Amino acid sequence: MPELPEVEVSRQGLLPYLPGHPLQAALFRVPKLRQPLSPIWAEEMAGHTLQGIARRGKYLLFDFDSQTGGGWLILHLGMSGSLRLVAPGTPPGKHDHVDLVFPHKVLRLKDPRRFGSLVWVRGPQVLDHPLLAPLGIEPLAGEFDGDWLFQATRGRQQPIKQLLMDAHRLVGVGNIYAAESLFRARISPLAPAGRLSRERCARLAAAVREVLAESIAAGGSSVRDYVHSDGGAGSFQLHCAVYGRAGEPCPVCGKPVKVVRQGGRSSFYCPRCQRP
DNA sequence: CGTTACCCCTGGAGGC
DNA sequence: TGCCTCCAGGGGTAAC
Repeated sequence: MPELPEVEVSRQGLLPYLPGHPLQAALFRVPKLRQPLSPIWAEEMAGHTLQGIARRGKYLLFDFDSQTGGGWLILHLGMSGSLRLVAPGTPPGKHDHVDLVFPHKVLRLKDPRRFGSLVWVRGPQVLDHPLLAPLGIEPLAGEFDGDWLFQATRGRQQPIKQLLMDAHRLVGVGNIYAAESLFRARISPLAPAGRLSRERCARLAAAVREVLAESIAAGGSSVRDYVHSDGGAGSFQLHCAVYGRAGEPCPVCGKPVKVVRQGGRSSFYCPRCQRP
């Protein structure tokens, strides 16, 4: 479910409710997600006040008094994770694996596939954690533009879609938004990255930023519903032009959308509009 | 160093 | 109705 827009919308949805409140308890109902969930973490976290929620790529970073003796809770939603705010005492449903209990609200993590990550890091530093340190640049920050993309692709024969999705270069662009960005930029996902012109790199970088920003904006308008309702990410998702639409007509030219496998993932594109 | 294969899991869709 | 296969928005690690 979650790509960068969903993670950012979740963050924005939590901000009005959680920072400033003390954590009463952390409940782990499964022994592990991607990593083991240590009961010691729950002990160390309890009693600390949430000072803020940051985001790095698709990771949410919960600041529990990190500068004054506490630490950071790193959360990644994986493929199927979602967050909800529920009233204290609400019984957990299936796959509700983690609760962060505040006095007025419970932040509940549901993750059927358990591909999510939850890690507690003591102390003030978090960005140097092994999960975060190797991450590439943020697509919505100033550093990411056509010039950056042009430089990053020089000498690379890797297909552009796979480079876009490489979190060690650029964070936050997953399978859906890679497909939609490439469609908007009229570039084939199969195009060798190093052969893209400066102009096409500029077009693609702009498309990535537009697609992500539009999706966040669309979600932002229904943020309250998102974290308070059934938590179904995707309800606010960008309307897809090509993703998941194999065989359907391209919205621009009408030619059927094609699907190919790249790096084990499905790539959807219009063979007429999107050129190598 | 670059690229691929596999793995972690559950659930939904579709074929038979 | 059941059983089977395939697929799914991610990413870390090992192997070539």
